[in-house]
Amino acid sequence: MPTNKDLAELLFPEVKLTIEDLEAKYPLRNLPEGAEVTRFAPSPTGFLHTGSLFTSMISYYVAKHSKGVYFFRLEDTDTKRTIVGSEVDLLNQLSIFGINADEGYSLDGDRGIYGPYKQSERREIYKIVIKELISRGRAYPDFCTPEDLEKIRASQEANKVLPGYYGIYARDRNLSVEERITKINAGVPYVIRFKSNGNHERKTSFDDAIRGTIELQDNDTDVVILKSDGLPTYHFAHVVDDHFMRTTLISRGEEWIPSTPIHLDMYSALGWKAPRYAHIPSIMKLDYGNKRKLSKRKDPEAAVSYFLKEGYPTNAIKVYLMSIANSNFEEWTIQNNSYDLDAFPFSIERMSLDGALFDQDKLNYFSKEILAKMPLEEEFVLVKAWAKEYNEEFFSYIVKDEEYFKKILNIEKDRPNPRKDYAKYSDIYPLIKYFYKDKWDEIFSRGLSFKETLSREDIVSLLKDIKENMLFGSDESSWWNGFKEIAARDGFAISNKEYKLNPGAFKGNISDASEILRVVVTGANQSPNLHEILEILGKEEVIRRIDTVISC
RNA sequence: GGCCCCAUGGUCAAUCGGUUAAGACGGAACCCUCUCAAGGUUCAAUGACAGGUUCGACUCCUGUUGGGGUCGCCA
Repeated sequence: MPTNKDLAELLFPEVKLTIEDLEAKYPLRNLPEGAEVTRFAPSPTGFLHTGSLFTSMISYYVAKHSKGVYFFRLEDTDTKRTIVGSEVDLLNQLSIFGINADEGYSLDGDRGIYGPYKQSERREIYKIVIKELISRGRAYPDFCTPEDLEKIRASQEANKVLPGYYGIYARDRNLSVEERITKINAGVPYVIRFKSNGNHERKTSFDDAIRGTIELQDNDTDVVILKSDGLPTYHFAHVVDDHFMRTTLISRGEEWIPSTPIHLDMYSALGWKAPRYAHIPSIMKLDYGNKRKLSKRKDPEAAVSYFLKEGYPTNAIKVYLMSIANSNFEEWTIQNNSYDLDAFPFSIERMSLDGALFDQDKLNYFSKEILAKMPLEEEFVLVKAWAKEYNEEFFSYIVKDEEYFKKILNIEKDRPNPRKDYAKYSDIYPLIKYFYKDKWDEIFSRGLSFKETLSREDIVSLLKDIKENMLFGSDESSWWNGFKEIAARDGFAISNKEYKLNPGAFKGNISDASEILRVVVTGANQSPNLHEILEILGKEEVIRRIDTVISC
């Protein structure tokens, strides 16, 4: 009578090692008390998702603050969905955000002794565990075709019972070893399923690091652990990898809560201690009045690349995400006058339990704060790098005269309450184009629009006076006083009070006079501090612009 | 549909049985002001519902409702 051991040997004759060997190969980590081993384990199926960045940040900071280890594992077991090369984008984007792993899969190969860190290279390990599971009767080959499974499902639906491969519906779970061997020798295709001893009527519970005790129905499904392509499923790979990589805390999306009993079932079948789980709430979005998970397909902001392209400082994005993760973070930033995430005592217990709606306004707010307070040189480097990648024209103007661009960037920056015009790098260029001669010419050729109450003659005569008499190279208050004199001479009221008292006596208010200059110089009726703009442009260019307007 | 998770202003939320129910974003108003961006001051806006437990409930329990998730040889 052949035994399960014979079956295992038939299936995996090449496998000689045992689980014990693996235990020895991957020793327990020698870490201080309380240190957490966490990981980020994405599939190479596209660019980094905003929710993934969120989860990876949490894992990263938990490990960092507990003096533990944060590692990166590539879960490339779904060959159909894999996008070749996307792990490069994933890793690059993570590194742009400074979420660098202590060990794991990287572009320069594996770092660390718990590898390989790429699941497709861990086939041997999975086989060792599966072979042992089969000899112990806790896993078995299942010969159902997709059509067979469909039939089972259809009958379950017809009978209104729970769909799935369990109990009496697990067609092949009670096949005799002989029958299995016969089929295998006949070349019938198969998958390997885990044989669950669970009882659906009973409950299992576990202690979630964020949510506390969660009670679920016990798993009784014989899940597939090895697919017909020889690669493991997530359920199995997770259990094996996180056991042998000695992970202590699994942080993953809350969509995994319902399948946790499967994982617990396997841990217990293998006699392993399960790690703790932290199920992270999803980031949501409001869609026609309904909350739903950010979707990569529908929402541009679901991909981290969107924010990079828009030119948000990476720190702003992290700060926003941290404000969702720990709501006391915002108060902390105010109290400490700092956006230094490394210094913030992040706590996983403090995480809120429901999914936050993605709030672009709040992101913009943080981003403006961060950009406004960023030192000029630092901002310059970042803007330049962004422009190089995403806005060629902008970049060409920056490099033409870097010092000139720095002056523009520095407008009203070096003061206690700096300007907050820009939430992202892409906001900059449209607002500063007029500083460049040929761009101003373009603006001018499209026509300037002055206030309707002012006549062409009034405008021209004021401009002529400005051209002749306005101060350059002086401090702001002297310039302003001089400007007021000019305006007064040309029939403008130099104070609001004066104007309101007798509007008929004036061509306009001082604000109208300065608006004329502003429109001429910038092409717009709104701009930052005029004095700074005039000084940056220089006398020659300002007069050129005035002349162009006068003579048109 | 079964099972699970969640529930304080428009958004993010504090409170861990006793508060006039914080704070931030966003909104509104006013002040400042050569426009704008800021800044300052002020305002509006929250415990889903119904039962319990308790001297006392936003807080604990039960149910309802609502929202989300999950039920694959995808992760």
